[in-house]
This record gives sequence, C-alpha cells and structure tokens, in this order.
Amino acid sequence: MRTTVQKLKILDYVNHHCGHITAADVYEAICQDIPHVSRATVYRNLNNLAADGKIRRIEVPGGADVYERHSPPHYHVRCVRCGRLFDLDMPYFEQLQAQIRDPHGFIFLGHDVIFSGICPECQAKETKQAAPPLP
Amino acid sequence: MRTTVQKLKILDYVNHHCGHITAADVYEAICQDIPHVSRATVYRNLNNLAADGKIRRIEVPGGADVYERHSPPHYHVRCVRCGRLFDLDMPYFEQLQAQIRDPHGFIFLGHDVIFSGICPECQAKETKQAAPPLP
DNA sequence: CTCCTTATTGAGATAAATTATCATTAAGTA
DNA sequence: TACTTAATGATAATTTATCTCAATAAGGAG
Repeated sequence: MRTTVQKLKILDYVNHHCGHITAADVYEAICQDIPHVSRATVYRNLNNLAADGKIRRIEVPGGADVYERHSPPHYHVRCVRCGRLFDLDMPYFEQLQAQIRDPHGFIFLGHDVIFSGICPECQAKETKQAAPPLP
Repeated sequence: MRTTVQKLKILDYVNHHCGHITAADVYEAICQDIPHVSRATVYRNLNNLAADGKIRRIEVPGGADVYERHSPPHYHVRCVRCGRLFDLDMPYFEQLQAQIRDPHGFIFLGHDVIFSGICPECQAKETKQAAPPLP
C-alpha cells in the first residue's frame, strides 16, 4: 500500500471534521487542494480506509453513505423528513448478537441500529405550517 | 385514492410471496399480466402501500430496497458477500427506544437492526476457493 | 541518485436504483 | 353518460457508486 497525497488529505479531512461526512463532502473539500482529483479516487480511498478500520463507514439506507472518524461504536437516528443522520448517546449492545436464534448458519460480523424519527428542526417547520394563519 | 388494477396486482403479489421482494421483482411479475406497466407505477405504489402500512418496506443500505408482506416486526441479517437479506428469529426490542438518552429532541418513530454476516452459501464458496488445489 | 516495477490516479463511461415530468388514460361521482 | 382529476406510461433526469484503462508517480533495487 503506497502513500499518496490524495490518500493523506482524505484521511486528514475525515479525522479533522466532526459528524457525518459524505463522499461528496470529501470530494469538494479535496478539490480545493487538488483541483483535478477524481471522484473515483475519493470513493476508492474512503472504502479502503474504512476497510482498514482507519475510519468508520455507515451505509445509510435511502441515502448516500457517510463516513466518520474512528470512534467507539454507537447508534444513529435518521430524520425521516430531511434525511440527516445524528449520533445517539446510548450503550452499544455487545451482547445483542448472542440473542439471535439463527436458523441459517451465518457467521455474524456486527450489527447496526438506525432509529427513525423527526428532528427538532423539521418538527418546528411542521408546527409552523400546521398553525392557523394570522387573522 | 382510487383503486386500479396495477395497485391491486402489486399488493396481491407482495401479499402472496414470502420473503423479500424488490421493486424489480414486482415489476417483472406484473409485466406478465400488464405488459406495459411503468416502473414508475411500481415504485409509486410500493411506496404508497408502505406508507399506508399495508406492506413493510426495508431500506437496505448499499442495495435495492426490499418489501415484504405485513408481518410482526423483526430484524434481518445481510450477507456482506452476496448482499442477500434474511429474516432473523429473535425478539423485537419494543423497549429499545427507552434506552436512548437523546440530546437532540427527536420524535422517535421506530428502529431497524440489520446484522451483517456471511451466509452459509458464501462461506462454502470461500472454503472451496481457499482449499489447496488438487495435487 | 537513477531506473524499474506496479500500485494508484484521473477522466470519463457505465451501472443500478429511484424519482420527476407531463401528456394521456380511466375511476368514481354527479 | 359526462366530467373531474387521480393515476398511469414513457422517458428523461438524478443520484450514488463503480469500472475501465492509459498515464502517473511511490518506493525499492542497483
């Protein structure tokens, strides 16, 4: 595995930005430094970094996958209105896998929990729209 | 909401087929009966039926969303090799939501757990390939 | 330090899944 | 039976991500 500027900048970007980062975010940021980066390079490296465990990849159902810097495993909520993803402060169930009565013979590797809900911002928007118009 | 043949056939197909059904599956099946159905119609109706709670929609990260007939909520495993989804026989944690210490002010609607693993078939394939070649 | 091998990149084509557009069709009601 | 408009069909467009392959450059050998 060779060290390249692209690889370093991509890892650096993810490590120095909080929250959930899409490949598109990384691409735009890297473009500032290296105007002719290829999207393929960004996707490739994000995947490799995630495979190596250097960053975490969260596959978002119905949306672009997001990446975050390496951190203890945790769960997420996704707003069904705006699609954004938020961290949750709740314990990770190491023992959840033990509860499975598996009829298939799978080798289990891990699990993800994604809650769905409505974020405060979208709640506010809807309350505003639902309120009666001024007299 | 009007009743149409397309709508009826789509609901019927999902209700009379076990397991996990993709929009593509439904489209191909409906094409037998109504040769000129539009994919848009299939997607539209699957979404509407799911929104009405008549069928369940499972958004699969990194793959096509699947639908299944209405059934008690349960969790799934996805094979990281072949991408297929399987039902799991394990209790649904109604009380999981109660464990959240939510700093955001979300309204929680539900949750999904997707385990990742390697299905027996793919295990077998890999064992075969990894085995030493015949002498 | 220079050459060589080959991993990695860049540009664009391609794929897959889903949604948007809009003229046309047909459900359900008056 | 006619009318209103929800729903459909055909196709374009969008979004996300991967593939292809010639060109580039990383890192070790000499």
